[in-house]
This record gives sequence, structure tokens and C-alpha cells, in this order.
Amino acid sequence: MEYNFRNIEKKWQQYWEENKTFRTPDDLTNPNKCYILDMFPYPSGAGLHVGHPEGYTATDIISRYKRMKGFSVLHPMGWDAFGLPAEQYAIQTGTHPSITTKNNCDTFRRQIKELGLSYDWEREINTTDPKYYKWTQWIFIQLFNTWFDEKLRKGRPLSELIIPDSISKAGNKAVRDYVNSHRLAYYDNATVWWCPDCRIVCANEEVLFDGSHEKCGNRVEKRNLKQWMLRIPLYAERLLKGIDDLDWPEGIKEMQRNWIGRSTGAEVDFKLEGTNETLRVFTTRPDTLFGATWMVIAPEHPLTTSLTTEDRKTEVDNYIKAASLKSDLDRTDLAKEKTGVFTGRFAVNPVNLKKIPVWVADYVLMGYGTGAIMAVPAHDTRDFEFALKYDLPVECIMDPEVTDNEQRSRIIKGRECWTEDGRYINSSDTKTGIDINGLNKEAGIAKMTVWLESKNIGKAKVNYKLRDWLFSRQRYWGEPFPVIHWDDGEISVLDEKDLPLELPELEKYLPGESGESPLANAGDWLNVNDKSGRKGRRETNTMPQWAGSCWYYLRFIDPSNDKQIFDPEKEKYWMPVDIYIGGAEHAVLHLLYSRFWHKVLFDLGIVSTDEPYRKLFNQGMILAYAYENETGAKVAADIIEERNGKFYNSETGTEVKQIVAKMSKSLKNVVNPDDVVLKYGADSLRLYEMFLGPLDITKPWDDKGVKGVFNFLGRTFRFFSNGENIVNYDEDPEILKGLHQAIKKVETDIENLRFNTAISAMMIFLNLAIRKGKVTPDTAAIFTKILSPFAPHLAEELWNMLGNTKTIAYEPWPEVNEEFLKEEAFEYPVSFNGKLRFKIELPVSMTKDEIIEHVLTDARAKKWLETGTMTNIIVVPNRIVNVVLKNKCG
RNA sequence: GCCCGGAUGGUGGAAUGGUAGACACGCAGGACUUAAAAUCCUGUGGCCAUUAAGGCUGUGCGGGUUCAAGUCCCGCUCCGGGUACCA
Repeated sequence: MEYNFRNIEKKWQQYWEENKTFRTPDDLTNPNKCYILDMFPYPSGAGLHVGHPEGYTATDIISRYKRMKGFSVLHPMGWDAFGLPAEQYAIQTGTHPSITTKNNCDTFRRQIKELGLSYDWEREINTTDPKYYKWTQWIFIQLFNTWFDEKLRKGRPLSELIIPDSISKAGNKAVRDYVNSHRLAYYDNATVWWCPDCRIVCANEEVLFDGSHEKCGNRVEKRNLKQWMLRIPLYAERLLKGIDDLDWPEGIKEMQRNWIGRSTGAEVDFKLEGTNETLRVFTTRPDTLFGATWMVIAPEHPLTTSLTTEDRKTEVDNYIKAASLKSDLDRTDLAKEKTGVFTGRFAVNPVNLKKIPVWVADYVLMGYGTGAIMAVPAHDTRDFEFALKYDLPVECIMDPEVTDNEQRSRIIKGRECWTEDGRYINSSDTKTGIDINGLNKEAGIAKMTVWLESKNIGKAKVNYKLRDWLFSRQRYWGEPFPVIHWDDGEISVLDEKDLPLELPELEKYLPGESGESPLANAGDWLNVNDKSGRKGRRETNTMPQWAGSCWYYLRFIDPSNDKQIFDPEKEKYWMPVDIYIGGAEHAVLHLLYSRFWHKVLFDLGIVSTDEPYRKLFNQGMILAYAYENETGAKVAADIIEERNGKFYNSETGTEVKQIVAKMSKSLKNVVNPDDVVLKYGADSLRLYEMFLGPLDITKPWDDKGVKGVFNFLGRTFRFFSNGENIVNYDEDPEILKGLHQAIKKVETDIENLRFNTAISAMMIFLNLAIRKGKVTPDTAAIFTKILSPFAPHLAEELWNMLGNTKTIAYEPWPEVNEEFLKEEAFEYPVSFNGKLRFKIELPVSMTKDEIIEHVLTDARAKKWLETGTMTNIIVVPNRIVNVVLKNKCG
């Protein structure tokens, strides 16, 4: 019988749908639960990409396997459907983004269903559905009404915030400002990156290092706009600590740590000569204060203008202006060469009371630390560069730990920068009484910090790179903020009963050039009055795409609950997510934001776990072959001809080089899953995606490779569907051994997400079965079961042919019988001096001495024993024999 | 620059420190066929020998540890990802 995958796949997809086979169990009593989650996709107009099914197939295999193992499985799918493309399309064509979105979701759903993925479609969610974003808005309100208690290190309701008397006395506005300054979500002026092309603000994270917008590639610029911000840095410490216990890839954990960027050091106050002001700096190296020979203040620092002396004013003003303009034009040019000007002002170094000049330079950032630094050129490479350029003094205060005497001499003379450890020199002063000479870095930092604190001129301080999260976008197609700005300056959020605040219908979707959202044109929707007649205006910004994806895993637990965000009992049962699979591109932002929201919800008692995702796994990207000519120019894949393993441009006839590159329209190397399904079937696509290589690595798609797994499925079908091959008899011990080896391998490989080798184990068994020519019905049933998570359509069909009437999806996973795996003999590889010379089969029960005797008396050993004198013989039972010889000549 | 990965046949990739190249693709030869496709069988790292048995060599490069290294250690090269004046 031929393997008619089209009929088989259609038949079983229909069966699963009609029988609601993959509906999540309702009862919450099964102690074994498994929440298996994919990163839900943005449904783009281009449809599914072969990258999507990679992760989806992996989670599907785990889900199906866990069901067979008796677990209650939650395995849902949904759409992260807010986003720019649908809105851009609306601007161009006038089509409402909801229509575009719906069409795209329909395409994605159809494509995903055609892959036979076992999602519970009753739990499908869509972030653009008001029934869903009602709760996104609800979470925003929770953030708005929460403050962070530094002592308890947790978020608490604002009702528990104690207002100091001094604030209460100062009146309502002071109280309001005080409260607002504590909210996790706040509204304020922010200097933001603006993309003039997309007419949208971008988070720092969305701006690439070359100053371009990651979405469109155009240059961004700085603007000052009123924005919603979230105080994620308050959770920096918890977010950092939480990473340690997560079962996530080390690389991703490290990226999150780097992003949070914790650094310990001290803040130190420098008196500004001739003023009453002090200039506070943050440094990780308070121990190097004796080497501080000047200071640098950021151009945007509030003191910069006032501390500048009259005679330097013009130059400094020009510099500040140039710096702000320059950053608009090109951030990266700034990074290449440091510039700065002297302010004319001197500061007093607190350790030795020496006067040091204050410079302004844009390599010091206002957004980090205090916006001012002390420069220690001898022990900081950036300061050293600056010293060279402007001929500033370099004073070495540390005898470096180097063996090279010339280098040591250069460092001590201040001609080379040294940032590592050593012993302090020139680091004492009798006037101030501090002395750290002779200490090493660690002791020096400790002693200096204590001294600074005792003199009240500094204190230990921890800083984070993590900044407030810019949480608003000037767009239409996003969640509206449930916020009203009142005439008198009050900002209020809607009552829960008034949610969701739905998006109004608009005629035009184009945002204003000045950074106004299209919602500013929604007159009826926009303006509101309260009971006392006070006028208000709704927030016209919308939330960024991150908002909906920050918490969707929680809604899957109880997706149609319209009374609560979810039933807490269900949340307790299903959380945390047991395994979360998706692309590494979300390593930092989505996962960090999501963890942040989750921790806030945890603090408020809304969720029961501190972390949302227990185990995370990143699938590798799937690339494709592309072609380039000698000059490195790319040649579209559709005009390539292959002859004798070489590739030619069919239009010019010139030879081209095959390379591996990202799939892209311009290279014409995009693989469409629909085409693969049509030609080979969904089971083949699934199997190939898994067989391609380990899940986490980047690997190239090769159409030819699909044939390999297609052949396997075809052979499987032809063998097991042929009644002549399925015979009642005492099963062949070799078959039993092979079968149980396969069960064991497939099981451990699924548990460890090594699907490629699981598939090869099944191939090995099939090859054995075909060679033997027959198996028992039991063997056929077991093999069908272990195949079913991978190729579910084919497995259901074979299961049915074996006389079963119910789905295979909930059949118990076969048990490995170790009895069948026992070996009686082992073929020992015998090496002489590590080189394999021959093999000898010996019983596994044989003792070492017996093994040695058999090996040494073997006729084949003689030849090698003659080449030297035996000095040792290593026998590792059931592994290897190695004879060590000393060469006669040597 | 810094941080994380990675480098194994023509290709994708296997290999608890213990037989390198499992399993596939491709290729070559054969069977079936009027022919092709499909399917089935055999071979397939390189070099030497080929009448056979066999031998040498081989996991990016250079060292080291070990009876034994793709795997562990030290020093490089190249490729991919992240990050970027974070004081």
C-alpha cells in the first residue's frame, strides 16, 4: 500500500478537531501537570515561516509525550497581534487593522492546524481582542497603583504608602506629586528616540547600535515628549537574583545579567572651588581617588552651565549645543573619538585636597550614575585616551602585578594604563589621614569606602544599567491606556468596571509629525467630563507591543473568564510554565519585561509564583542556502543551476559560491511550509525540522534533506501496513532488543530535547525490522506509540490499522524492559598503544584476567606484541582493551 | 573592545575521556522497468596497496595532561550571536 499522506493527514486532523482530542483536562487533581508553551507569533501577512514550526513541533512532541506519560498538559496557542505592519497597511489602504489582523490570524491558524499540532484551540487568545486587552489595561492599573517598598523589597498597593508629614503639610499638589513619584507607572517628560519614518518613539532597546530603528532601519533622532514610563529598575535586584535559580540556557541568563548591569562602587562628593556646590560622582574604583587628576561632567548635567566660569562660557555652551546636535545626527561617531572642553572650574580632591580641573565631555552619560565622573587616567582606559588627547596629567597610584619589568616601568611612569590588580603607591596623605599604600585592590576599595563614609564625603553605592522602561507609543494599533488627563493636572485611571477601554474607529491612521498619536483625532472618544463637570482628555498614546506578550501565559490558564483575569485556583495548578520554547531574539526584552510584570503581580498576591518560566529553551535559527559571485554580490536562488555539485548563475553561466544566509525575499531562498506540506506532508515537515540537527543550533534548511525523513515515513507505512509483516509468533530477541533500545533512546532524548537522535533511533529500529521481515503485533503497537509524538498522523493511521478504535494520543507510553537490553557478549576493541588493531568477542561475564589471557593469546596479537615490550595492559570491562608497549628500538 | 556560542566526510549531523563519522542526504554501481519516476540491494573520510590480507593518516591551528583526547588544560585562528564610552 502506498503512503498517501494527504488522505491520512486530513482524516486525522478532522478526527482530532471533531473529538476535541486535545482539549485541556478540566480537573485540577492530577498531581502531574505540564504547562508547555510556545512564544506566540506575531501573525504577519507573509504567513508561517519554516522557523515557526521548529519550536512548535518541539513543544508538540513534548506535549504528546507527556500526555502518554499520564500528565495533564496545557498546550495553547494565540496571537501577539498588535503591531506596526497592520497599521502601516491601514495608512496605505484604509483597511482597518483589525481586518488585516483577522485575515493574518486565519492564515496562521490554518497553517498551524495543517501541521497537526496538538493545541487546545478553545484557549486561543488574541492580544487585540478587547476581551483580552481589558486585562492588559487592568494590569496597567495595578502598576499605576503600586509603589515599591525599598525596605521590604517588594511592590505594595499605594493605599499602603505612608505620606510624610512634611509633604502632607505642603498641600494637595505636593501629596499628588509625592504619590506619583512612587508609582511603578508614571507619566513624565522623557528624551526619547523618535523614528521620523515610522513616526513612532522607540525604546532604547529598539535602537540599533548604529543609531537606526530596528524595525525599519532608518535613522532615529532625539525628542522630548510626554511619555509613560515603568520603574523596572526598582526590581533590578530581584530580577538579577531570580536568574540564578532558573533552568535557562546559561548564555541567556548571562545576557539578562549584563542587561541589568549591576555594578558596585561608591558615590563621592567633590567640593567645587569658589562655589557652595558639590559635584557628586559614581565610581567603581573609589580606591583610585589619589589618581584622579580631573573630573568630567555630562553636557546635560544640571550643574554644567552654572559651574562654568565666565571666560569659558562661550566655549562650553557651544560644546553643549554641539553635543546635543551631534547625538541627533550620529551617535556612533561620538563613540569613536572623545571630545571635551574645560569649564574653567576646579574641584577639590577629598583625599589630598588637590585642585583638579572640571571638564565637560559627552562620553559621560547623564543617564548613568550621577552624570559626572572623576577621571583616573592611569587606571581607566577611557580616561587614559582622554588624557593623551588633551595632554592631561597621568598619575600612577598602583604598582602593577606584571612580570614584564619594562611594562611595569611604563605603567609607573604613567605611559600605560593599568586596570588590573597590584599594590598601591602614592596613596596616602597626612592632612586627610588616609593611607592605603601597599594594599591590593580589594582591600583598598574596602578601606577607602569606610574612610569616605566616616568623613561623610561618600558612601557605598550600587548602580544598574537598567533604565526606566518607556511604555508608550504614538500609534493607533495598540492597547489604549485606561487613563484620563484632567484639566487641573490630575491623572486618573479608569475603574475596573469601565474596562475594556476600546479603540475608537478612525478615518485616518497617520500619526502627527509632532509625535501625536492618531487617537488625538478621535474627538468623541477623546474628550470626557466627570460628574462635577471637570474636563478631561483620554491618553492618546497606546501601549507597546510588549504589553500583550508580557502576561499572555497567564490568560491561557483561563482564557474566557470575564470576571477575573483568571481563576486563582487554576493559576495555582498550572503555574509556573514548565517549558517555554522560542527564539533567542527575545532573550532580553520580552523575558525581562515579562518577569518584571510577573514579580509585581506576585507582590500583589495575584500570581502564586515569583518567576513565570521555569525552563526556557531557545531554538536555533533556520537559515537557507544562498549564492554569491566572486565579488560577494548575492545572486537570487531561483536562477541558480546545480551541475556536478557546483553552482552556476543560469543567466550568465558563471560559477557562484554556495553560502548559508538568513532566508530573505531578496535572496529568493525563503522556504514556505505550505509547499513542503503539499509535497511531503505535515509529518515529514515536522520530522525534518527535528532531524535537521539539535534544536538549539543555527542550521541551514536543505530541501533535499526532507526526502530522508519522507523515505523513513514511507518505509514505516509500507512495512507496518502490510499484514504479512505483522505476525503472531515468539518475538525475535534481536527485534526485542532493538525495540527496547529505541524506546529508551526516544524517551531520554525527548526529556533532553534531543529530537534529532530520537528520530535516528527509530530509523535504526525500522531498518532492523525490515531486515528481519516480520514483527509481532505487540512490537508494531509499541513502535507506533513511540513514533506518535513525532509523526502523529501516520501513527494514528497505523494504530487504527492495528485494530484500535480510539486515538493513540492517550495510550500509555511503553515501558523499557531492561531484560531485553542485556548483552551476553561484548566485542572488545583491542588497541596497542592506543591504536585499534583488532576486535575480539568475549562474554560480558569474563574477568579482567581472563580477558587479558584471551587477548594476549590471540593470534592477531602476536604481530603487535613483537614490536615492543609490554609494560601495561588496560582493561575496561565492556569498553576497551589497551596494551601498552615500550618500543624495542626506543 | 568585552561577554556568550561554534569549527568533525561532498552536505546536515552522531559520539558518559574508551571502536571517530551513528542516522540521513548526496554520489557511484546494481535490480525492477520499453524508459523514467518510485522502490529495493551494495558501496562510500582521505591516501597507499588492491591478488588478498592490510597499512598510514584523519575531528580549525600549535602545545600539554592521560594507558587512551573530537571530548580535559594552556596559547592562537576563523565564523556566528549579543553588547557598546555604564565610570
